[in-house]
Amino acid sequence: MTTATKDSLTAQMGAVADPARRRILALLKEKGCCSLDRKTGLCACDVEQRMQLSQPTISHHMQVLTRAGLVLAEKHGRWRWYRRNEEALRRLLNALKDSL
Amino acid sequence: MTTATKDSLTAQMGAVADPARRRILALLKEKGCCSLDRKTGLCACDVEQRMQLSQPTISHHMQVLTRAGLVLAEKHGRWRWYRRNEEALRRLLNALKDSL
DNA sequence: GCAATATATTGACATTCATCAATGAATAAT
DNA sequence: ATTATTCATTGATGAATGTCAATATATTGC
Repeated sequence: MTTATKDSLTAQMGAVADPARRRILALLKEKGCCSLDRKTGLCACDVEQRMQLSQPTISHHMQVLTRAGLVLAEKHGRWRWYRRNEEALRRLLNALKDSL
Repeated sequence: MTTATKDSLTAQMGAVADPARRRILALLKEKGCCSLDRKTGLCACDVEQRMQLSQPTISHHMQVLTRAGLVLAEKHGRWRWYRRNEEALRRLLNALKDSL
């Protein structure tokens, strides 16, 4: 079994194809909702609070989004601060405009 | 188990998330390649000829694309003529621009 | 009717995926 | 140090998915 790595576009499309992850991307647009002293973005616990999903499931979704490069993560104390990678999201839209 | 029907956007995103189906959508852009007397589009056998996939697999992918509304199908004799639904593809891009 | 062609359907299989409970690891507060 | 909190990891499970071989269906041409 050769671990044929998924190409970037496919990984991003796969990430965005799931409704839960689209919902998370939408949540990350809101401002002033983060548990940390940040204008934008959210912590994992903030996301969990707004979704009907368990903590490990949220953690998994955040990892998929981060691995795909659509979300940026920074560790701050015991929290993890997630925010949208607007640049990457824009590039994804442009890639789709071409590839699609 | 309530057959929770996938919403339209999710179905379309799922359809486009697969690289084989993106390739098919690209193939359908070419002109004058159809086995039938059509300027645009392709028959299933034309698609099969250009992909390294079995006939049932192609049939399945065409069904996914058609069910999602991204591809239109017409039966002509024993052939099935597939063409891109440019309108739906445009709507999908716009929906993504908002939802994403 | 019969043979050939184009496509769909069925059944099987391996893989991926979304999800959760349980547990672990790191950090902060006391 | 102990405890509480935030998040990750592990392991399990069921569902969905991509794929194919075999078979069926429909259509055309002879």
